[in-house]
Formats: sequence, C-alpha cells, structure tokens
Amino acid sequence: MGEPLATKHDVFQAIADPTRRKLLKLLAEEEMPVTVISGHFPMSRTAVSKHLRILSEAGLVRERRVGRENRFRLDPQPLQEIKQWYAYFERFWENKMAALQYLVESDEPVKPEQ
Amino acid sequence: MGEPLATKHDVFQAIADPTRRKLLKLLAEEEMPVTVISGHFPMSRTAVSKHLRILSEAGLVRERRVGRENRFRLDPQPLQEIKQWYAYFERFWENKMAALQYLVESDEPVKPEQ
DNA sequence: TATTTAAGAAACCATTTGGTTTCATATCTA
DNA sequence: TAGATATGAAACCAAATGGTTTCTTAAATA
Repeated sequence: MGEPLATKHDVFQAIADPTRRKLLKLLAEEEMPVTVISGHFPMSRTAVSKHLRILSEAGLVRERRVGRENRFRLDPQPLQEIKQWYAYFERFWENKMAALQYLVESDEPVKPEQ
Repeated sequence: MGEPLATKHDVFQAIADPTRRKLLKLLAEEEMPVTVISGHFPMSRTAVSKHLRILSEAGLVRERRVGRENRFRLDPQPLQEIKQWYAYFERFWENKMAALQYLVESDEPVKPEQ
C-alpha cells in the first residue's frame, strides 16, 4: 500500500547535506546521467554517485538505466514527510504569535517573561 | 536586520538527528530545565545538553538561566527556512500530479509511471 | 575487434558525530 | 557554613560521514 518505495535512508538525514540539496534542485529540472550531474560539483564523480545513492535510498530520486548511462531524476514524494513534520510546528508558530506577542520578523529583542 | 539570531549550526543539519527532532517537540509544549529534559531520553544529561547546544546554535531553541537552572524552549522561527526550501519542490510535486496523475494525500498505492 | 566511455565497487583516509565519564563551578538549602 | 543540586567543560572513544584513488565491468563506437 501507500508505504514509501525505498527508505533505507532517512529523508531528514538525506537533505541535511548541502550537496544533496543542490542535487535535488538540479534533478528537479530534468533527468540527467551521472557524468553530467557530477560536472556541476567540485568533487569526483564517485563522490557524487555516493550522494545519489543516499538520495535514492531515501526515495528522493529515481534512477533509470539507458544504455551505459544511469539517469537520475527527482521524486519529490518523500518530501511530504518534511512538510508534515513542519506542519506540527507551524501550530506553535501561530500560537506563539498570538499568545506571547512575539515580535516576528523584527529586530526587537524578545521581551523576558517575568 | 531580519537575519537569523544565531546560526552557527545549519537548521537542516540540526533537524537531521531524531533525538533533536524529539527535543523540539518536547520543548514546543513548555519551557524546561536540562535535567527534566534529559529525563525523557535514554542517554546522559551531558549528551542531551550537547544536542540542546546544537539546537541553540541553529536558533531553534532559546535558553534562559533561572537560578542554577538552564531552561529551554522552542523557537520555531528558523523552521521557516525549511518551509521555504520545501515550497520550491512543492511546485514540482504539483507538476507531477498534473502530468502523471499522482494520487496525492491518499493511501492509494502510487500508480507506476510506465 | 580494439578502444573509449559511463559507472559502480572496493579500499582507504581524515573529520565529524553522538555518545561516555570525570571534574569544576555556581546556586540552592538544611 | 556544609552539603546537595544543576550544569557545562574537557578528554576520550567508536562509528558514521564525506571525500579520495584505483580497479573492474558493461556498453558504445572507430
């Protein structure tokens, strides 16, 4: 049923690395083979390949063999978990604003509570 | 101006650890001193304290000395960055839905694309 | 067919991470 | 004041992380 396709790696941990976040943005636009992808990063192809493996195990990218190429593309579905997690805190965000009159998006110091 | 208050630690990296995510949920409810907080976790107080330090450096918690206690509470503000990051991909998610007829927010199995 | 190209596997390495225990210090309280 | 309590700092450690280089294999091509 609606269970994740491949989640050997945690989504939160997968997106923790800035290189992997950049990979996701890159692969959101279009499908690409590993060599082309690695051309966008200042590290070895092997290193990029490892990051892709982690993203793949978190279900965030899909891979497809085409000849000798391995083409990757984004699968945003597991990011729903991030959204749901965030949504929980959004509640407190609202509460805080209302109840404690936090000065949101300002440089005013937060007023001590007592 | 509206810049983050303390971001020696990356927010994405801060929420990558499950213990720290649990800490955020715990501290969302109420302010607590370190000893009380650490009672909720199967590890040493010092370990919890280190996690709190990381959350603090990411701006996700505020600390306040009260006598000999150090009380922590959630500050959800930096989570906005997560939301913004996520929002970018939500766009692709929508696209996929439209183009590939994904079944969103249901328990139906995702239809294979080919 | 011989050669080039694409990619992963393996071995390795330095640094970071997440934990520990011990110790020092500041603040309560009997 | 003496002792108990709350906490962080320091030193330490094993495992995970993010990178490297080398080697092998499969597919495309001259």
